[in-house]
Parts: sequence; structure tokens; C-alpha cells
Amino acid sequence: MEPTAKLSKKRISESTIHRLSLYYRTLSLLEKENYETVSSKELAKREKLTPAQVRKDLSFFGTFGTRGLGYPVIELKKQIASILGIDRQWRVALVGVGNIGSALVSYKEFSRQDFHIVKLFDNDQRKIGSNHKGIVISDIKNLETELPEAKIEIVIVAVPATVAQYIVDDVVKAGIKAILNFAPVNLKVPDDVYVRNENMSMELEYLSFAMVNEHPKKKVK
Amino acid sequence: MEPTAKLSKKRISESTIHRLSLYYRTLSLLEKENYETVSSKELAKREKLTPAQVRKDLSFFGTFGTRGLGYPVIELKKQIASILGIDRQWRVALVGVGNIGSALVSYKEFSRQDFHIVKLFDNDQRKIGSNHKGIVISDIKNLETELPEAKIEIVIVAVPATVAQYIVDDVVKAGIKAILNFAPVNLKVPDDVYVRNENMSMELEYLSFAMVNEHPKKKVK
DNA sequence: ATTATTTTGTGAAGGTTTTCACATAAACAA
DNA sequence: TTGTTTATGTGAAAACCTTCACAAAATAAT
Ligand SMILES: NC(=O)c1ccc[n+]([C@@H]2O[C@H](COP(=O)([O-])OP(=O)(O)OC[C@H]3O[C@@H](n4cnc5c(N)ncnc54)[C@H](O)[C@@H]3O)[C@@H](O)[C@H]2O)c1
Ligand SMILES: NC(=O)c1ccc[n+]([C@@H]2O[C@H](COP(=O)([O-])OP(=O)(O)OC[C@H]3O[C@@H](n4cnc5c(N)ncnc54)[C@H](O)[C@@H]3O)[C@@H](O)[C@H]2O)c1
Repeated sequence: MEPTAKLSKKRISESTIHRLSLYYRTLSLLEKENYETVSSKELAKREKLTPAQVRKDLSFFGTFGTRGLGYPVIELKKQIASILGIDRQWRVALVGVGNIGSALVSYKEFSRQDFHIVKLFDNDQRKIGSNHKGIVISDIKNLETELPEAKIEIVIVAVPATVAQYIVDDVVKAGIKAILNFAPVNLKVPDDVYVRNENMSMELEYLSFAMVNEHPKKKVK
Repeated sequence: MEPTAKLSKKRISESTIHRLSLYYRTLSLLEKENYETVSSKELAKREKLTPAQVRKDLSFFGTFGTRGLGYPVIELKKQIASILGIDRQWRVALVGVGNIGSALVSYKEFSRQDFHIVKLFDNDQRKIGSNHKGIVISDIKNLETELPEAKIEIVIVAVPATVAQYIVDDVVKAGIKAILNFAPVNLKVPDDVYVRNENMSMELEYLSFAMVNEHPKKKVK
């Protein structure tokens, strides 16, 4: 059966995309464990999902498996990489080289996954010009000129919440269409700009809610 | 109309809880801006949601508004805090005082929201015993005894992925029921333990997918 | 070969979440 | 007062997402 690239009009749900990320990570692991093929059942078990969910998710994008056998690990991993758009390098800039910013620069998972932080910006004179993990920190004043020059496609925002919107306004002016935001604010951006928020308080608050209310988990088969 | 605390059997969706966190943050902002009341319309606008969504979310927990007027900002904030269980202090420990761990210890939003990191653990002899932001780093060997001693209720896991499961096994043995995990692995825990994962690659991959596929956003009114 | 077994891919069913739409109630204006 | 406006709270409808269940296809066993 040939893997087919469906170019369907149907909107794919956010959950499906997130699960593709999980499948990708698990397939990498399976590859290391020398699995040649994997069934939807096994994949589901590892992700605490149902096999039907796994098959349905994949079916939105094509047919990748062999009946009676399962999915070829290496090939499926490649296909998911292609679907997610991580079969290429993304040039990433980070604004705000503080506590969390510095941590992210050192985060090996990003570079392993072809997200390369190649530019850093800050407004602190003590930081500007200094070399941080092999990257010279640029002055935030030069954001609008240097982002296009460096062919940046994704910007990570790690500045204080009070200035995040101003920074993002400039980031958008520079033509950037994708932003990963760590500041605890709702950013306003034009319709054609994608923003994802990392909100750690939200997850802690979920834990808090769950404990206080003995919130039942979704049943898992 | 009296605010009523519904003790319903119905499972509240994860999305609703996450939105409560957003409402809470926005209400804090509205309080600072000296709003006395706020309508579901205004709240929705700030969160990029529909007014109906806001009202429905709140209605699961009681009736907090006044028809013709809206919701009293301070009172609603209190009510949401009570629902989320953040009207009290949570004692938090963090394991793995590395790049991301250190950043989290410095994260003021946590302490402002009554999540207090009061204990740090690591296995690096150079770090153990040293004072980090006013907390002496403990030896990971003492995890099982010191977690109960310090009355810890939530543990943040910020150790390398390869050891995360072992750490979590010990954390669970120590009786902890809530874990915030930063390691990129699917942790196995008993049914009565809540785990939330912070997966930053997932969000970057979502951005990647969205850009490559020109993924339409959900329509927003 | 033939049969039993495995496992995919997918319509349809079932379940959950969001949105609609309106009765209801409070506030405000005249 | 009375009427007009505003805005909640909520069943019902619509949209969306997950699971079911089974035909189809491939493998493995006899
Ligand atoms: N520390 C954490 O663990 C953590 C976790 C989640 C989210 N956040 C959020 O991430 C952001 C940064 O947090 P942090 O703890 O790293 O703070 P930080 O103060 O350590 O870092 C902020 C950095 O941004 C720089 N900066 C300030 N204004 C700037 C401007 N106008 N232009 C460019 N750079 C500017 C500062 O010089 C500093 O280097 C905050 O919004 C915070 O709420 C932090
Ligand atoms: N750096 C980031 O921005 C980032 C972002 C998201 C997730 N993560 C994840 O968070 C984890 C930590 O990442 P990091 O960049 O901070 O790494 P790091 O190496 O800087 O920190 C890891 C810390 O854990 C300690 N440690 C190692 N083994 C331990 C053990 N058995 N018991 C106790 N402590 C132990 C180390 O001494 C070190 O202090 C990793 O799983 C990583 O994938 C990191």
C-alpha cells in the first residue's frame, strides 16, 4: 500500500496534532529499541490512548500501515515528521535571555528536533554583545532589521509580561508568522500570525483543581 | 442571587479548567484596572472566546453574575480561586536544579499564585548543600524521607528524561499525588496520582505544522 | 492451498463540548 | 411606575471528537 499524502480541506484538530508529536517521540524511542514495525495497539498503550484513536489520527493524512502487521517504525516516523513540518530546519530567535530564556537556549531537545535557536535579543546593556552559548546577544533595538536578515521564522518570547505585547508588535512588523510565548499574557496578533502559549501556572492550577476536587481522570481502556 | 457551590457528579472538562485559569488571570488584571464588574462579553473578548462559553463554564460551578450587570470582579476571582483550589498555599518541591529547574525556582508567578517551592533536590554533589535562592539543595537520596517531613504536596520533575521515571517512582512511594513533569517522557504512575506534562517541543511542532499546512484557526466571533 | 489470526482503515454510532437562542431578571431612564 | 436595555443562566441544537465494529488485506500456521 502506497503512503498517500491526502490534501484534505478538513480542519485537523489540535488534539490530533499534539498526539502526532507524541507518536513521533515514541517512534524515535521504538527505533532505538530496534522495533521494525509497531501496531496501533502498542503505540496506543505507550501513549495511554486507544488503538482506534491512533489509527484515526493517522488516517487523516494517509494510509501508512500494513494490515496484519502494523506500521513500519522508521517510515512512519518520517511521514509524521513530514506532516508536522519537522523534516527541515527551522530558524528560531529568542527574545529575553533571562531565567527561562537561558534555559531554553540550552535545551537540547529543540536542536535535536531541528528547531535551531540562532539569534538572541535582550535590552540589558550588560547582556548585549556578550556571547551566550556561542551566540552573541543582539540589542532589541535591532530586532526588526536582524530578524529578516537572519531568516528567522519562529520567535520565542521570554520577556517580562509587561513588555511582551510591545515586543510581539515589533516581531509581527518584522514579518514573523509564528510565536511561542512564555509571558503570562494574552497577546494580540493579526489573523495570519500563529501564537502558542506556554502557561505553566495553568498546569499547576489544573493539579490543584484535580486534588481539591478529586477530579476523575478520563477512563482509559 | 446567592453564589451556590454545586457539588455535581458531572466530570468537568479539562478545557473548562484551563479556561478558569485564564479567567482568573484576566480578573486579576481587571481588578488592577479598577473594574467593579465585567460581562461575559468583555471577558470573552479578552480571552478570544465566545460569551456563551464563558457563561457555560461558570455555570457548572454556580451562579455568580447579576443579569443586566455582569460578574463582580473581585468576588468572581475569589470564587474561581476557590474552585481551582488556589485560595490556599501549596507546598511544592522541585527535583533537578539544572537549567529549567533554576529558572522555575526564580519564577515569581508561582509564588504570587500560592505555589511555594520550598524544597529542592539534586544528585550533583557540587549542588547538594548549597544555597539556591534561599533554599538549601537536598540530596536526592533523602527524597522519600524529606518530602513527607516538609509536607510537600506537589513535585516538579526537571531531571533528564533518562532518570525521570526512577525519580517519579520514588516520588510516588513518598505519597505524592501531583506531579508537574518537564522531562519529555510518558511517566507511568498509579491511578490516583495526577501528572501534567509541560511539553515545549509539542508547541513548537504545532507552530511548525500550522505554518507548513496553513492550518486555519478556529473561527472566533 | 486453505484456514486461522492479526491488524489496518473507516463509515457510523456514541459521547462530549461548544454555540445558539431565549426566558428571565436586574438596572436604568424617563 | 413603566418601558427599555443589558446581560445572565440554561435547555436544546449543532459541531466536534472519540470509540465501535467490521470488511478488507496481509501474515502465519497447518
Ligand atoms: N522563570 C520561569 O521559570 C518562567 C516560567 C514560565 C514563564 N516565564 C515568563 O517568562 C518571562 C521571563 O521570565 P524570566 O524569569 O526569565 O525573567 P527574567 O527577568 O530573568 O528575564 C527577562 C529577560 O528579558 C529581558 N528584557 C526585559 N525587557 C526587555 C525588552 N524590552 N526587550 C528585550 N529584552 C527585555 C531582560 O533583560 C531579561 O534578560 C516572563 O514573562 C515570565 O513570566 C518564566
Ligand atoms: N532546558 C530547558 O529549557 C528545558 C525545557 C523543557 C524541558 N526540559 C527538560 O527538563 C529536564 C531538565 O533539563 P535541563 O536543561 O534543566 O537539564 P540540566 O542537565 O541542566 O538539569 C538537570 C538537573 O537534574 C540533576 N539530576 C540528574 N540526575 C538526577 C537524579 N538522578 N536525581 C536528582 N537530580 C538529578 C542534574 O544534576 C541537574 O542539576 C530534561 O528532562 C529536559 O528535557 C528542559
